[in-house]
Amino acid sequence: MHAEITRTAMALFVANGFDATTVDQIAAAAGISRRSFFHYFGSKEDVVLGDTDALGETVRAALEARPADESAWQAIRAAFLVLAESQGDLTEQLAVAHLYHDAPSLRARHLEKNLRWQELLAPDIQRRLGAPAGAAPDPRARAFVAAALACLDAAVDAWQESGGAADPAELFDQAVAALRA
Amino acid sequence: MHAEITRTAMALFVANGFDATTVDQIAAAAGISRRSFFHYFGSKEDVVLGDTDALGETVRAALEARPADESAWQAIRAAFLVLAESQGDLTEQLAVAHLYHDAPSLRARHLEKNLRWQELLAPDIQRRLGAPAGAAPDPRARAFVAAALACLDAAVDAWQESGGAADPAELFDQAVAALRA
DNA sequence: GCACGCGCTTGCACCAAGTGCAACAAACTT
DNA sequence: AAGTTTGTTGCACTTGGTGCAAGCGCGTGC
Repeated sequence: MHAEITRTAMALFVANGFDATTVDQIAAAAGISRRSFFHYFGSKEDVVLGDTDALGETVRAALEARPADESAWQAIRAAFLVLAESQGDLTEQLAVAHLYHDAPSLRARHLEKNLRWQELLAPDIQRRLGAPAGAAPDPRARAFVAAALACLDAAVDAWQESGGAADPAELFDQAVAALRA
Repeated sequence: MHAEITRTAMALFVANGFDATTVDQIAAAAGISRRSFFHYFGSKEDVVLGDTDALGETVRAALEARPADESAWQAIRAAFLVLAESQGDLTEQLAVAHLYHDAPSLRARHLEKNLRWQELLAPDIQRRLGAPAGAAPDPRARAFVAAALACLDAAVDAWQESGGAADPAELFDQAVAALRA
């Protein structure tokens, strides 16, 4: 059911745009009531964003599984690679990335997701930056994770604009190199 | 009038919280109609965020006024310093920063503001990263600006949590150093 | 077979943000 | 004095989102 609604909604989104598609239209097209839609999804944006909390946990687990002596950049790069694997359909991902361009509310939710990921990943990064275990939250770790996510977003964006031709990992590395030069 | 509404609304926000304060309450407290509120502000969030576009233009102007041979990090650091001057009341700034913590919609708008700033500042940074004038938009410049804004946000956040005691510029430098180490 | 409980679905009423439109009043111009 | 602008307002409407309670199918125990 969840998947069925998602499929129906995504078709409408790419056809009419995200903002121009109302929840009533989605519900009607999926053959359910408007109320039931909100039973499955907390908001319209959730259809596109999926379960970002679970994905964030996956990234966190991947990050913490990296060797303890690995540098922060190396570790977070490796952790981000699990995202490439977990994203299934390539053309669908391109469609999602395209929706972001003209849907402010969608971008906003995506950025909020990034904020939650920040809090999730910051503790491990803080350790890798040399802080003792159990130290107070350090703004430098937050800034680091936010910057890494910014590089990731820029890489994904450029990958989408290349139509899937460019290598996301390489784009990410280039972005990171620009910061550190 | 603009300022009058802002004062009234901010008082309600700090008293009841941002989400719990309705536009009707603000309008009633300010002695105007609900419709007139939306004549002055496009949204409830705009009351708190102020005119971010104008502020972004100020930063852009400051950035482009820096010497052409200055490095990207040096130039953007200097440009951000004009923000510290343009923010007037210190205690009010602390109150605003506090509102962010429990108002998701507010955070989201703030992040959208950052996105617009990204587009505003990226061209100049791209030049400073070595791209020829008139080149196609480079994701590295976008990533760079986003990372710089992340450092800025982290610095402001840490400054707010210190109660205004810490030096924002120093916090910013520390965040940048963590990225580049 | 039948009542009972459980979970999913739905309709309904409601709230709050935001927009478009037209009316209205006061001030200002010619 | 007539006309024009400008600010303000009321009203109706759209959309996202929530709370509540009724209904409905369905399997279980008696």
